[in-house]
Amino acid sequence: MLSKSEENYLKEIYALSESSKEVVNTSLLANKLATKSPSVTEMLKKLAKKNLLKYEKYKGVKLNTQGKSIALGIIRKHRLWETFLVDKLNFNWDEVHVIAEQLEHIQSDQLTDRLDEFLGFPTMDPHGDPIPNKKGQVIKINKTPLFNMGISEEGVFIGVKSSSDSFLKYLSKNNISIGCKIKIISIEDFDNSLKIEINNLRFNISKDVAQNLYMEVK
Amino acid sequence: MLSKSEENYLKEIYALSESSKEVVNTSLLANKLATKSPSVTEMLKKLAKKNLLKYEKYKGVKLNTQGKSIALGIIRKHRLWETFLVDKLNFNWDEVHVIAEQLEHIQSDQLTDRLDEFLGFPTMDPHGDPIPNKKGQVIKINKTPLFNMGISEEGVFIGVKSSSDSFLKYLSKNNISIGCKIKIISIEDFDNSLKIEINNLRFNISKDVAQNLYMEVK
DNA sequence: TATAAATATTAGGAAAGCCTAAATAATTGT
DNA sequence: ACAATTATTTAGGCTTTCCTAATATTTATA
Repeated sequence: MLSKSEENYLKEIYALSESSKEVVNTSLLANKLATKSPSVTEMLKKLAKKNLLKYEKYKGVKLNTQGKSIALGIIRKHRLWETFLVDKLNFNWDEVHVIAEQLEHIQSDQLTDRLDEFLGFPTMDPHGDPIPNKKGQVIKINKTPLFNMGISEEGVFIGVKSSSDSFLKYLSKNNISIGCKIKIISIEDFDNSLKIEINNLRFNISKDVAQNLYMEVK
Repeated sequence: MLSKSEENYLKEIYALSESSKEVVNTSLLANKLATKSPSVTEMLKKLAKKNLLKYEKYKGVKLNTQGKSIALGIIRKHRLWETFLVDKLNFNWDEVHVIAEQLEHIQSDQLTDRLDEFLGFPTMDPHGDPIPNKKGQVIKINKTPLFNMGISEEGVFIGVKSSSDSFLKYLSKNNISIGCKIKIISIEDFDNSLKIEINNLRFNISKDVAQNLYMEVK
């Protein structure tokens, strides 16, 4: 049985190796986990001894099969709980992350699986992130940042890249929610801001925002 | 913010002071918390310094208003989660305690209150124990152990004293569930075992069992 | 009531997870 | 290529929560 701290390390290593490079380095981890690098080094040694990852001094770290499977299990729980909070308890999608960070460490496979069933075996969480199934399999969706689409192209908003509080609040405020159709009207040369159309309503969003909206283009 | 360990101490002190005497002693606590007495002494000092209880060396411990309120909050969460697990996720009542011991430490008043609402503001958990409301108020039910009832008296089974795994399993096996009517037919002089009637079905239960069934007699 | 038994506390230490400061390795710029 | 910079690790300490062994207090008993 792993500690909460160990679980958080595995989860973060997994997330970083997915988003950036294969091999994760110490300082990035320290930064993400709001801790200092000596603590990271120490923990990496420990997790390596437990055979959950491959760690080479000064060379970074990479989860092995077992470590990855545990990380996926935690992510599965996190996203199922987020779904529960939004679907059943009527939380807003920008309120659930912090609570799910606690709930993801509850240890009971039976609970996880029954929650999954109770929610109707969802494949996406409220932020559009895929929920790994019981076997740790993740549905790979074909998503493009809105920013990569062309003028007059249209797509469906299916997920966010950043789940930061401020970004999610921004989206709520502007009525941009998962599932809505967005069309690019024009792109401003100067600052790369975009004019978009949602429900026949046109407005501008910054490049920053456009890079954090994942779209599905048919 | 209190640690999980601190919360467990408060919860256990509260439970013991309710069931047995006002003032709780060190070794009983150590026993219940599966720890050793020096650890208890140490923690009591700490909680006393935090002004959650009154502790006098060699004299035992007693929660003050604040400590009691925190304890009730944890019990509230525990029993709400148990209710959730049984009502919504279809767990059996003998499976939920261990999981609820984890869930009771999740820190989010908003979550607790929304869960409460989602469950329809229940007043009893699956074991017949009262669920404190948001203000920490507990409905006091008038319950008597079945063993204290007289011959040919009838009552409704409304809760258990012991929530031990083996006892709950025993009840399930014998179809004794919360809400069912039980009548005492006779009492055996020799071992104090009882012949009871449920749904026109008569069978024997031991004194031990009868002492752990809480009844409501009209 | 003096002493034995039971109970509680103190003393000192361990593991986990964090920290700062110092040392070492890797990378980068010229 | 090698000095300067940056990243990483080692060394040593701190806090929390637990432990065992030793000591002190209370309670029970002769």
